Amino acid sequence: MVTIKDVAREAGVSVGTASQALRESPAVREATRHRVLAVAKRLRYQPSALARGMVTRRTQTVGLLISDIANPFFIRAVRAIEDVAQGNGYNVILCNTDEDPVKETQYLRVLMEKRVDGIILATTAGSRQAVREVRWRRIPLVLFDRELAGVAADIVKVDSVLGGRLATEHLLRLGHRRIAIIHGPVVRSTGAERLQGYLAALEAAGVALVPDLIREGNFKQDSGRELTRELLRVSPPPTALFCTNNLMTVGALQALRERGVRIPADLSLIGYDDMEWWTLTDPPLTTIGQPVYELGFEAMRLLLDQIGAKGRRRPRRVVLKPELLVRESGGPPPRMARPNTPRERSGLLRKARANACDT
Amino acid sequence: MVTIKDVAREAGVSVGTASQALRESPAVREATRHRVLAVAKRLRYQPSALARGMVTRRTQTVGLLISDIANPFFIRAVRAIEDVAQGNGYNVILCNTDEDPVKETQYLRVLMEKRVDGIILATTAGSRQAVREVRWRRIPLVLFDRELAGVAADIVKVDSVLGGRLATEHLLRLGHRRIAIIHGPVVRSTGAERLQGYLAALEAAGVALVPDLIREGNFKQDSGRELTRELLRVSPPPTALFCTNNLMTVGALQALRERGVRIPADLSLIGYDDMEWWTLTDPPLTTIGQPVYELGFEAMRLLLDQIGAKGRRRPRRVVLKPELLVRESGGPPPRMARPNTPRERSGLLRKARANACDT
DNA sequence: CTTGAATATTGAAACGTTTCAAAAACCACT
DNA sequence: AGTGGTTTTTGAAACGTTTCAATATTCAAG
Repeated sequence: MVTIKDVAREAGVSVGTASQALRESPAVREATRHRVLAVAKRLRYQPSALARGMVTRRTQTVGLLISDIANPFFIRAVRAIEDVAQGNGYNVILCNTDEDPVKETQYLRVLMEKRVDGIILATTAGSRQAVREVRWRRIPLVLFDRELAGVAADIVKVDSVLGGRLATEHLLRLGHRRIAIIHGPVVRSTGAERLQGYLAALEAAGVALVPDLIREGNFKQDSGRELTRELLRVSPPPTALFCTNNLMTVGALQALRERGVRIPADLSLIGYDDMEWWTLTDPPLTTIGQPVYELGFEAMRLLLDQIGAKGRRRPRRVVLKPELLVRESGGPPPRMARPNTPRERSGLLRKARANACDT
Repeated sequence: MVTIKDVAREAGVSVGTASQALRESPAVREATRHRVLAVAKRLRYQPSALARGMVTRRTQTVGLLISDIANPFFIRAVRAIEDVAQGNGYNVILCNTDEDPVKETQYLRVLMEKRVDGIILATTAGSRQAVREVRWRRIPLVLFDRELAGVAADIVKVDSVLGGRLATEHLLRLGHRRIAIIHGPVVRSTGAERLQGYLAALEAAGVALVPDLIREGNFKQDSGRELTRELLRVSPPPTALFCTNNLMTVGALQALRERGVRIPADLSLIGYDDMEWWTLTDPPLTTIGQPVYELGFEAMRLLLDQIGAKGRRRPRRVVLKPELLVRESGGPPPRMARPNTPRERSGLLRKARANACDT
């Protein structure tokens, strides 16, 4: 392996000078610089980022932890993050945590050992200790998409309470009263917030809650399918279903199709996250769209900002707005739908509110 | 930043011993090891992977270059690669080349500087020089999905000639004779091979080629949409369309929908790459499925194998098989379709064969 | 020529590990 | 107490850069 020493020797200068010359420092004479560069090229010299990193304490590398890159929601964000990183001379180490706090913790440790310049984290909310450690070491950190109570750090997210409300209000406007929801884990801020939006909308409309129509999934496809099957067995069945993330929506769609439920004739469906191909489904799906690319974009900008900052700044929050994308999976409730019987409000609302950090 | 020196001092041992103790070497006494570990923990010591990398010449990091992570085809593979990497103690640096040879070349340089232990590359075929350099430095390399003529390296790919043939034969069996194809860039081995399969199938069936029905796209969505529009203007129009990757298929679907073309009544469509949600489109799409996860899995296995190998091995090839997934977007041609007029065979077949490396 | 300032180059420390030959400590036997 | 053999520990080199005070060189002006 040819090192800067070899280059220096061959060019007849000291190592210090060679280093300066290679990094275009103005302190070396034009002629010298040329000589060094020529030698470097001839020898196919390639600096070691490891050695450089030791001295400069910069690695030009950032870590990105998300639950699953195979989730279309994250992909666009990852793409944005990589774009911005690349544009600013950074590389991205990609880590799939699979919603597993243990994996998340391990990854965080490895990233710290690799001395990454910063970390973007879509936390599972189960690794608070490890995240605190990151903060303790003053490693730039941006929380992505999800809050982490008790950790003061920059965060970029979408207002999920609003998302939940938009979806629910849309269904209410269409005349639905028996609106089912498959929400995500309430320990995840996104899960809690969307549920909160749903509850708030119903409350505002004076529609009583039906605990049977409120189901907690895990943001994965299977749970969408399974819970939809369960919901179809409720009597009387819901006239509308609000599915709070993309994967669970796919699952729901599968279950509905398998039962021959017509959308929106028999049941109105509203999903979450916009995907290009949801205009191609049968029927095209009404959903809550999130500005995913911007989300990633902002996250990386914030991280770069932290990396460049002198001291400690006070944490910043970027909260983007979701929007309702009306297509064809929502319609008026079927005629035979009967108003539901009022019941005791469940403890869910309180629980959701407790977990959803204010936006 | 607390270093191993601090730990050693605090534990009352030499740096060498501390190092041994931390890495569980059997050469240190149990008692000593305990002491060191305790101190390390108390001091929140965290080894520097940079320093270690310098000495051991290993970084436990690999580079992954693909054209676009937002392409669902790559995602599953990325996921597989990350899974295997993670299971073996490696991290993955993700690089989007956007089918741009310049970006590809830059990324390769950076990865080499970062001293990654290996590289997985879905090449744009425009960076031969840079790839040669990787080989020259004896950096483990696995080509992914695409051949690179003139570079002897491990490769993992799918037999795309077969894929092209399967699709075309399926359409022929359904009775189609005017079969259009939107193929990818023939400089990309995948582009060339699928076209080659198409041509071979037609030839075997004795169906004359119609140059007007053969269009070269760029594997991106826009080109699928645009070229489909063009194809619909050909007179007489094709009765079937073979779209050779996922994104172009989405584009085609959009164009067909916008023109109100009924599938498969007016035109049969066959796509490439299987996506979960293609069972949910209207109609469910017949496609050529590729074993994407395995593809990524094998790529990483091969890379690990190279990393672990002593000397230079002779390059290995892993060629997986695609399969035809019959759903509902293919049917018999509409009655009014007229047999096409035989014409001179274009030079395309020759060109495709030249670029497609043997499988 | 000198001189003083400006410019260019050098040399060594520092970054934080691992590795390994050499030294030290320990142990069981005479 | 001495011996020889094990087991532990030490200390220093090596990994490949950057950085910066110190030194050397160049240059313009007197």
